[in-house]
Parts: sequence; structure tokens; C-alpha cells
Amino acid sequence: MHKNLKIFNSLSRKIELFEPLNTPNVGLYVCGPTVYGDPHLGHARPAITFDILYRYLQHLGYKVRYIRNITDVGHLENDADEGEDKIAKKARLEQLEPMEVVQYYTDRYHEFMKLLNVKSPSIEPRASGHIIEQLGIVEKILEKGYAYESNGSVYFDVEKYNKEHKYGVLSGRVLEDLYSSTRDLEGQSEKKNSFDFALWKKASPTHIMRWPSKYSDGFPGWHLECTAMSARYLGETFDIHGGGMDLLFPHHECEIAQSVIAHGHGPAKYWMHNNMITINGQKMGKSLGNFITLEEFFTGKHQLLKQAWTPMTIRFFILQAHYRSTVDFSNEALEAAGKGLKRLMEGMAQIEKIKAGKNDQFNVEEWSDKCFEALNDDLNTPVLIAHLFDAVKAINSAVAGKIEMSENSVKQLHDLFRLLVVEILGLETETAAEETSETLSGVMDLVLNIRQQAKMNKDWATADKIRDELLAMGIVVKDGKEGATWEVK
RNA sequence: GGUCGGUUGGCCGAGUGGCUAGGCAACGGUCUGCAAAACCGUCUACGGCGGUUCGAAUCCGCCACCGACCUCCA
Repeated sequence: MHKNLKIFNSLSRKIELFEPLNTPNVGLYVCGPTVYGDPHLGHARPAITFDILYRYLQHLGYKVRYIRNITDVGHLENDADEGEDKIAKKARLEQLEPMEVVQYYTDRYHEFMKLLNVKSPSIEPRASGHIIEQLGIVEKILEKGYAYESNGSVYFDVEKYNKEHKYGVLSGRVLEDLYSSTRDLEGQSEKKNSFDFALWKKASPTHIMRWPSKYSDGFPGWHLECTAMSARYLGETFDIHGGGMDLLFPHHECEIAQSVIAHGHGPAKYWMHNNMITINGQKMGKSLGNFITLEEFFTGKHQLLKQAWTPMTIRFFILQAHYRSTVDFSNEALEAAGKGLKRLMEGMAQIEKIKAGKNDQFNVEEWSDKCFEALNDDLNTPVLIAHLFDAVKAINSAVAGKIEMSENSVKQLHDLFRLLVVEILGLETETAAEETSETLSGVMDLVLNIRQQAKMNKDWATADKIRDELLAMGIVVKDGKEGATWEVK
């Protein structure tokens, strides 16, 4: 019923109505991590952004096949495709088999994604497991004459491609500009032009990750894996291709070129790109060395961090900004996010305590429409969150007896709030209180009863002592009109 | 240098040609034995200069500053 999701398509640079190629099925492909280092805050952004999309599409009733790859080969370290494979390098440094490195960081990635409550994709293919498919595409492109062999490597001929097709449709690049801007990289290259990109790279004698092919013992070029794996699992044309904005050029541009030649058309109907997380106004990234890993956030062990932040605070922090805007990290921003999240989650819990009345001073339907409108508007989570806070205000007022809500409204609000917060935004209560044992709650009832007695006897010393010492143990006592409640901090 | 994007109140962050999100912080009040929580209220911003318009933070132009991409990056 709310099926008028609109998304910003990087290809047209416009907001478009989302219409699947083959309703109710939706194919979604997102570029995953290169597993050669611990996941940092920047990795959390696309994971969470597309997690929201995945969850929301499912909520809308689509059957979604979500592919997020693991890049474990062929990602070259230096410019001009002349560098050393990232994973192989790390492996040599640490005296490990490359696949050990891959396994370790893949596990780490999964571990942290799980903490962030990011759902697993339907399929998580590895580049190294699809060498045959990639070689198949190399073959096709060679056959069609848009690639050339050079010293055992195969390169895509961008200049030739650009004559019949437009290179740069996604990024807005013009080939002529690339001649000048990349001029100084030429020289010892095997490539005809510096902007040609590798489809297959011959491995140097010391290179450990290698596969046989008729061109050479080598490994596939970076852009090829996504073309091969998306085609294999989603078909040659699918609905949405996503990734970070930094992948827009050259990675996604090259994917389109490869696909156009190999399959006769671009891979995806919609392209979506999330913006970067910045730190002091600069992109947080590996190359700048200004990144903070997720583990550091969760433990607080980083010189720039004032304290540890919970996974849900990180998630909420990211969702408070629109995915196409940059979001600037700071302790203050995280602190504000953490407190806001607490208010939101407590508000959700308070719904249970509303005593339904006769009048209805909160229009749930109108509110609900606004919430879905925000989601439909290119996944505008910050606006959705603003609406959620409006509801929190109403909930608190209702609990305080300042406004009335009908029984039906309370029920609707309860269900909708949970749907939006838990199912779609993927926010969960993190307090240990969730796992409160019967024993503890029994003990707490007793303790609070004794305190209540003390209060009635105006024995403030005892009452305060109980409150203060519970606080020291991490249990917050909240006095209310109907007696005290408590929660584990 | 080229291409693209941004500049919003103390901070973070939405947004729209007129009805002026939200969170955090701050201040005042209600409640409370005190406090916390909660509630109510206050704080009215859109880089600069021009232009279009009855009306612009929102559209156009110029300028300034910041950033992304052009090499690996989410």
C-alpha cells in the first residue's frame, strides 16, 4: 500500500520511482569490503544504508535477493595497475597464506556487522570463487574486440569503447579530460592508454595469488568481479547496484563498460551511492590513515575517542544523516546520538504504559503516513527519525496524562513504532535489562519496596543510600507518580 | 588543473519559493523530601554580493571557502 518508493538514481541524477524489472522480485547488488584490514566506520555506512533498503524493500513485500561480495583478489595497491595485490602484500607481511588473511578479516567483518545489526545478504560471493566466470567475460570482451592482450595481461580498450558507446555515463567524465588529467602516469605501461583498465593481470613470479589462464598465470582485474558475480546471481540486468560514492569512478564506470560489451547493456537499472563519513571535514579512509575501526569505537580505545560507543549508537548516528550527505564524526555528535537513541528507545517502551482514554489527541494515521512518506522519499531516515521523536513526545505526554489516546490508537502506535524502529531501522534495545532474570527483578522489587517504606517514614538517608548505591552498581532508579521503576544502565 | 557536490541556529543534522524538521546542549517552569526521569515553555539560523519574484535560506549569476572523484579506498 505504501509502494511508491522513490530513490535517487546516480545514472540519471534524479529521484525516480522505484519499479522493479520483474515484480515482486528485486535484485540488489552492493560492493562489499576488500578483506585486508579491520572494518572501520566507513565500512559501516554502506552496510547500514543498504541494510535499510533491504529491510524496507522486504517490508514492501518484495522478494529481494541481496548480493554483497567479498573482494579477496586482484585489488591492486598502486596506481596504473602496476602495484602489488593488497591481500598478497598483507599476507607476506604477516607470513600468512593469503586465504588466511581473507578468512580472518572476513570473519572480523561479519562479527562487526552483526553487532551493528546489519542483516546478512542473501548471498555473499567471493571474487576468488568466480575466476572462471571472470575469465569468461574476458574472453567475450576480447572476442568482440574491445580488449587487447599485452605481455600476458588483458586490458579493456576504453578509447575504442568510447567511439561507439559513451564512456562516463555514470560519473559524467569525458574521455578527453582523462587524457590530460592522467597524462603523467604514462611511460612504462603495457597499456595503450593510461585510462585503460585491466581485465586480467599477469602475476609476477613472486605473486602468490594466481590462477592459470590462456593469457598467463595471473589474476582478474578489480572491476571484473562485480560484473561476473552480479550476472551470475542476479542476471545480466538487475534492479539496483549500490556502493560508496568513491566507487563511482572508476569502478562502477568500468563495470558498465564491461557489461555493455559483454552483455550488450549496462548491468543495473538504478545505481545508488552512499556518501562518505568525514572526520574533521575530511573523508575517513584507509589511504589517509584517519580511520577509526569499529572495534575501537566499541571499546573506546582510540586517542580521538572520549569514550566507547555502542553499536546501536553508531547505527543511529549514521541514520540521523541522509545517506547521500556526508556525515562528520565527532565525540559531541556521537554523544548527542547516544542520548537521542536512548530517548527514542525509552519512548518505545513507554507505549505499554499508556492508559487508553476516550479521546484521541494523536492522529496515528496521519503520523504513519508522514513516516512512510519519509522512507519513500529516497530513504530519508533523518526525517523519519524526526517523526519518531514527535511520537515519543506524544507517548510521554500520554503516559503523563497530559493527552489522551484511544485504545485503538495505542495499539496501532505500538505496532507501527516497533515496525519502523526495530524492523526497518534495525535499532534494538541494548541495555542488559533485556536479559533481566526473574531473580533480579524479584530482588529489585524487594529493594524498591524497602526504599518506599523508608520514604514513607521520611528516612531520606536510607532512601538516598539505596538509590546512590544502586546507581554505583549501574542501576538507575526513576521515581514516578506510580512508584519507582529501574533499569540497568 | 578538470568534473561534481557542499556552506543552515552553541553543536549534529533535515527541508521547502510564503505555513519557519528533529536530536543534543543551554535557560526558565511543572513534578519531586532532594535529585534523576518525564512534561511544558524559551532560544528563529540558513557563506558574501547582486538579480528574478508580491515574497528566497529555497530559483539564477558572480565571488569566497570547504570537500569528493580524477591512483587504492565504503
